[in-house]
Amino acid sequence: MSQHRPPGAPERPVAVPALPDLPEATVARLPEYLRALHNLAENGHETVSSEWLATAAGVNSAKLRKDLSHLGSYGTRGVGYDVALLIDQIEYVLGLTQRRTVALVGVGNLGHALAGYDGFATRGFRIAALFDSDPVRVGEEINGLVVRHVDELSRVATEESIAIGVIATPAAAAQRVADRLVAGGVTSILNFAPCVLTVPDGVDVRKVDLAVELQILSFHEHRKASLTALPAAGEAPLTPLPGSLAATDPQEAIGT
Amino acid sequence: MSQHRPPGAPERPVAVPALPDLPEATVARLPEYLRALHNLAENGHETVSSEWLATAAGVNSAKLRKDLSHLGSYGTRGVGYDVALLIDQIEYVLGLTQRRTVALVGVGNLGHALAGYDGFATRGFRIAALFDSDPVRVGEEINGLVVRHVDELSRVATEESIAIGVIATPAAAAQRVADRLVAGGVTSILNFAPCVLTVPDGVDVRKVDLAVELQILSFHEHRKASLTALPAAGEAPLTPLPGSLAATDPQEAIGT
DNA sequence: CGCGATTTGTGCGTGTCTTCACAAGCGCTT
DNA sequence: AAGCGCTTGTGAAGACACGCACAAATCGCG
Repeated sequence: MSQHRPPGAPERPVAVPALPDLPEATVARLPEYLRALHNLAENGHETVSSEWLATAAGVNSAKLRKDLSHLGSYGTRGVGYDVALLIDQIEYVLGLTQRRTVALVGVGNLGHALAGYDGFATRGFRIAALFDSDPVRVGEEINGLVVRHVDELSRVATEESIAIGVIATPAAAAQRVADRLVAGGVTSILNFAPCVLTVPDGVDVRKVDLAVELQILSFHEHRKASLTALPAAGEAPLTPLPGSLAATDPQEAIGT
Repeated sequence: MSQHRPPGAPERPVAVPALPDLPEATVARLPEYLRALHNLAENGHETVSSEWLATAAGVNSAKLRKDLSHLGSYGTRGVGYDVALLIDQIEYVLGLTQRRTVALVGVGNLGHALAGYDGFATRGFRIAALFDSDPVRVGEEINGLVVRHVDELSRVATEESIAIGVIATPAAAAQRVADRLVAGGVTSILNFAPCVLTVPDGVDVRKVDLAVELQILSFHEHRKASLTALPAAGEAPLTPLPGSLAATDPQEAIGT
């Protein structure tokens, strides 16, 4: 993990105390709070109560307060939180005060969509390079960026100080791509390929698998169906399901 | 199927036991085990030890055993797990024995990619209908499916017994789409729009926000940078940070 | 038939996350 | 200035998840 932060660009050298080590669960929620706060700011709100912000972010208000308390107290009792201040705080903690460059590898079906997804740019990330191994795709221009061959990956990643690599290749290619990203100094990887990546210590990998999400939902569908099929049998079923008419699930198949 | 296990009576070994309520964390890992198992099956393996399967899935072996024990014991001590049997078990528990139909709403940048993503079909999900509100997109054919207008959503969802709705619209439209899905009897929603959905009890929502993933990675980048920048801040930094290469060593740190 | 090698299943200690409940603090009003 | 209503911040308890370590079970072999 070679830290290739250019020494000439120090981050916010002042104000904020040393970066606290937040619970992982808190970190995962901060972006959600941030999004809700931006909505509030656009609507002209200057302060917000924990109750309000919590519902906007879809969480319990006590949890929200505890989360925010981890970054130092920036609320005013009896009033709430200053929206603008809180935005600054969260953006600082998340490291969004400096725009991070992203390299996207694999410009297939999904990669193409990611390259054109404007949600990245609007939230502080700049896709700086695209890569693919297919010679047909190399050279193609997407959103003003030319697709380069994956052989250049390590070199370009180093040159452009890529902070985050996004892998949108087939599973078979993902590990090789990850190795090249690491070799290029990248220490954060977002993996869309359905496989487990092996990386050195100090490199963070997050995995997003769309089919996995569907499978988790499928489990809950299955469970709900089996609950309605077996009414009370010693165990109290949860709620009587208010509007569960629908008749979506005729009978759950049992065989293979 | 409405049989409930009578106390004392032995379970039918062939018929599947009553659906256990698994810990949520376990459910989230089962798809990963399933993927690894399919890989093993393709390579001709008939049994697998917990150690092997655990590394293939990127988890601790004790955790894997405990997860599997929740679905009833299907391993043989001294030998391991029967790959085919375990696949059947997990697929049953996840409700994948019956193919679930998916409706995809929003055929923009991301939605287009999802419609063409073959990872869904290969893992038991069939996209049965596409919807959009843009009249220009309505009528377009993608992968053999014609995009319908979102006004038809509720009706079609009911008619086609849609099990899962996928929302890939802008945030502003997502809640309206969710309402229509619910009205059409859909009880599971996968939401790609960056907003919180409000749904009745009994409806499950999972959210995937690509920008959030990047922001979480950004936090860790920030933390890593501040650690190397401020070596002595009262806390001892983790490892002395070995050289950047050392490509393949499975001492991996699981990023989740 | 018994023994050793192997691997599962799980009890238990530990740590993390969540939630409740309430004291402390702030501003507004009188 | 004092009181009051409102909201934050947090201690404590409960719920959940994790991983170790070991007993129980199974197979293969002599």
